[in-house]
Amino acid sequence: MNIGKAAEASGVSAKMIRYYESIGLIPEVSRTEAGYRDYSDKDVHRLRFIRRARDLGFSVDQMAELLALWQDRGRASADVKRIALEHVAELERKARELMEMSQTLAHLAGNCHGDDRPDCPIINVLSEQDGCEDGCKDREPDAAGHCGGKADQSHEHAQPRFGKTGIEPDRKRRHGSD
Amino acid sequence: MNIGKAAEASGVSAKMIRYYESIGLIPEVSRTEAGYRDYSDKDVHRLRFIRRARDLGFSVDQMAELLALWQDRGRASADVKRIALEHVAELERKARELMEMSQTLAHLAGNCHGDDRPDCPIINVLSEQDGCEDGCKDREPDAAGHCGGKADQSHEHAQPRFGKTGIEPDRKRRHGSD
DNA sequence: CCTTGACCTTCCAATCGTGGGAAGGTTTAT
DNA sequence: ATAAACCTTCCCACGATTGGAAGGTCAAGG
Repeated sequence: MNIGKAAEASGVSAKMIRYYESIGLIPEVSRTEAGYRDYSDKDVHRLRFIRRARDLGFSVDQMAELLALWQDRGRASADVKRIALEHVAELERKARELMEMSQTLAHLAGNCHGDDRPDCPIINVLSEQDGCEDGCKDREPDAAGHCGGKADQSHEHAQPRFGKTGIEPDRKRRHGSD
Repeated sequence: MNIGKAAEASGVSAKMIRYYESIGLIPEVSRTEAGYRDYSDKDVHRLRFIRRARDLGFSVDQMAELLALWQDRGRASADVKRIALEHVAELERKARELMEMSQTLAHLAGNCHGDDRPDCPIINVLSEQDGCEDGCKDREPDAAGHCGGKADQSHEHAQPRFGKTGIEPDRKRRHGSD
């Protein structure tokens, strides 16, 4: 089976199959005389495993762990469960972070008239001066913000931001054919 | 104020300030004779605006829109609200997606003994053959089952994965005196 | 004055997972 | 024979961010 068929059968694109091979997530498969990759049903099975893990949000590193555990028939289910639960915690953390952002923003939008008047609490909060409570001097680049529009937002300086395992608020995907 | 102070005062790293300038999100500031960037309070105010928007998960493109609206004192609050609500929807969609993954995985983990026995529903689900869930639970690739399944699944990319907000790239990339 | 260290500058690379595309070879069907 | 549809490798792009190298500048202390 060539890479195109394997991609179709597994749901992993040919591009990604080559990529997974290049980073060592999957072994190199045999080649035809012409150099075409040749996939067995077993290989496709592994690719489907990968696709399902990916659909559950596992990273490549985690998938490598899971694949190793999959092939180790004597491994303890506790090992798999540990990885899964760690991942669950991570997914929940990211989801919570997104929900917090969403709620903050929805709250602000809820207080915004949304008509043709310029006053807007969303912009107001974004343009608040840090020391706005005690002074509120020069505040806008041209003229816009009103320091009076304080919605409840306990904004601290901490910015855990999205690290390597972080949230990745967007994932790209130029809308091509989906 | 040099870039280090501006970074400290705004919460945006010097690296990112230069990056934002390079892509045209913020204008080029004046320079000292030695070529050092020199930031005014107004510039720092704009950077803080950017940091807050970023902390709310807005993309660079969205921040550009918000900045434009911020500086347009006559803009309708409806325009700001629209951007905010679109972003809220996007954040919620992503959060839901993560929660779904999390719940699926938590459910599987809940059914996993998590002891030293090898049987594990998490691995089982990942390695399931399409169309032979009932009884076909070979889990190691060595014993790749030929469940007779060429069951074509034209999902091709079942998971919408993370998508873009639909905001056009507009690519103003690198120093392009565009 | 000179040195030192902290700062600044630009440029280049890497991350992560994925897709796009070019240049060239192979297979298959007409 | 020829064209379409594959395959191969290699490079580039994305988003947002960080890291680092090579070199210039500034403020302090000796």
